[in-house]
Amino acid sequence: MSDLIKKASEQLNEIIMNALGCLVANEAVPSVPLPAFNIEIPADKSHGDFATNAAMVCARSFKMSPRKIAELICNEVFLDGSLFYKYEIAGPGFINFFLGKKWFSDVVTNVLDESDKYGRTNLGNGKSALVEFVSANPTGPMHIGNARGGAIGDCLASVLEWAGYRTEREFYVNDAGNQIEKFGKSLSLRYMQICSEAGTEICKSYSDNESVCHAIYGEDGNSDAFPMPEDAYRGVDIIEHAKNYFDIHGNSLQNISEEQRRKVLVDYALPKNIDGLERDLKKYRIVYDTWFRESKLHANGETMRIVSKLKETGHTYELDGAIWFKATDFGVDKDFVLVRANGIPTYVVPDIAYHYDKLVTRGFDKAINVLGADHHGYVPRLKAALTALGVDADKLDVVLMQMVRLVRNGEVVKLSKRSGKAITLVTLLDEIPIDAARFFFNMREANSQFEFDLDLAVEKSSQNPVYYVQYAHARICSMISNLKSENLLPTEKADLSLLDSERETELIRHLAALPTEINQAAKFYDPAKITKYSVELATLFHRFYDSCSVKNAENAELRAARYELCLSVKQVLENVSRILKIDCPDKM
RNA sequence: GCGCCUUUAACUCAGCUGGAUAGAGUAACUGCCUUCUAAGCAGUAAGCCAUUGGUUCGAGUCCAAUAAGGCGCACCA
Repeated sequence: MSDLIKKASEQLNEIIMNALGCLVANEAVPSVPLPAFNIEIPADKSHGDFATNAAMVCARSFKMSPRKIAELICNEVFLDGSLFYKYEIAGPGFINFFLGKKWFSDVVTNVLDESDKYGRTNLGNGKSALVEFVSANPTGPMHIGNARGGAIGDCLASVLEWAGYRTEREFYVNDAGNQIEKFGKSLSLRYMQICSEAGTEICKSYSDNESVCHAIYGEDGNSDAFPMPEDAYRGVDIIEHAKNYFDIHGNSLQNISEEQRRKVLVDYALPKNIDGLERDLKKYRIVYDTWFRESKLHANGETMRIVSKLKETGHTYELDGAIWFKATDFGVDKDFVLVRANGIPTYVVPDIAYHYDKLVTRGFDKAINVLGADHHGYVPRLKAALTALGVDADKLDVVLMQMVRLVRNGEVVKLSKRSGKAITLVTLLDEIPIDAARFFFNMREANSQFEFDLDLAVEKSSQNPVYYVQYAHARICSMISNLKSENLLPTEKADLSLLDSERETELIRHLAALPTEINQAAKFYDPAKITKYSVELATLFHRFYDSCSVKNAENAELRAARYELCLSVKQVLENVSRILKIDCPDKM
């Protein structure tokens, strides 16, 4: 749980505060409120390991030049016994500080001591966080957007775990409401088509079910022989369900009421779909703590209870027979309908009930939803309703994802939901390795449009960042086994202060940055920081590898030190891979 | 029409909430394997940070306006 960057930065802060305090006490500077200053890590290493702008921010209040103030501060800076060995005044008035050797050896020791826990922080302080992601409609297969949401949500949950939150993963199953009605309607239509004369003909002319289903599907799921209305699901999966039911039970549903037929078919197909979601996501290495069903909210009366509660708050009214929520009272641009004139609540009500359940009933400190950007307008509405219910809506955070564009052969792959020919999660994973999918979807910040290069993801070469990172790990493993077979494995604790070349120190600095990086990723809900970190770590390792031989080090002491450095890099690569849930192969 | 997001190298994107000479990866070009994995490394070239104003010691970063693109604005989910 130690973060040596934080430790150094805090120590430096204290040193500077003390120096400023002395200046004020000695009346070397005017006694005015001190402006806030920063301690930052310069991009350019020749500017030190840390730098402060203290002298510059004080320029105005002290009515002195930044460089003059910097000199005064430096007169009161004492580095004896600190982690730093040197400071200098540079540029417009920065004071740069350089870390001593001990800090660098401490980093390596620290990684090896904390091993598979290195990188964990207590930013979350044990607070509970519920990450809801994917929550795909159970009426059909998952699409490419769900694939992105899955990778981001799952890694975000890992990141939060590592940042000290008690984290749970949840899938919200929309197993009730309008889309289930639509599902039933579509199944029933397809079933009746299969039972029809034309359907029987098709069934006879093909031996396998797949061909039958595709024949009925036709070009766009709406052929002349088997038409489907605009408001029905046309996908092949619907036909498959109907056909499978037909194969088992024949045309027994043909002559019962439409309502009954729909119910039977939904009861048959829905559990299969939900199991399918679970199975496919598991293949994608996503395992949920909870599958929360919308139907539960209806069954226990929670949905209608929410309506009554909102009525009690006085923020509802009736218009044209419907019950409206006065969202405008909470700064939302438009009011919205809670209960339609036909008495059926709109989708928002169970959603409100669901989030009420998360934050109040189950009492999570944070609820985080990973949603497609097309839902952004809905977020303020949900928050408004929660606020009306007395819930602290700031506990709900939404990560919006922009759309994914698939690119193959340099061209955008057109996606059409309606035709049912969209690329599904399953077909994507058939095409590209799981590691690549998980890694690629986490390479970009959620809120940026994302181009997924299918050719690159299957590429087993240097161009593929996943392999680049994994290759670093494999190289270390191979190096270790080489040392072992040549009896060169160091037996004693190394003197890590020997690691002082630029290649070595830049690598160590990056090892030290993991806790900071995890905190940043958790704070901004941005797991892409972790993939970037891992690529950077691999880069620095490859550079080190190229110029600092372990086996052929100048002497045994240096070999031992480098060996330990490699072990720590290996450890960090493994920890990062665990967060991303990608493999760390020993050989490639 | 209103709201949200985006705009940085030829392409895909970073830029640590305002710091020093704006960075990676691809693609292009040049080098480096009798020595721990060349799935690697080093180097060259590539920029009006969309435009215009403002805020201050200092702006890719903050504010305003404009332009282009994406997405929302249902008694659909």
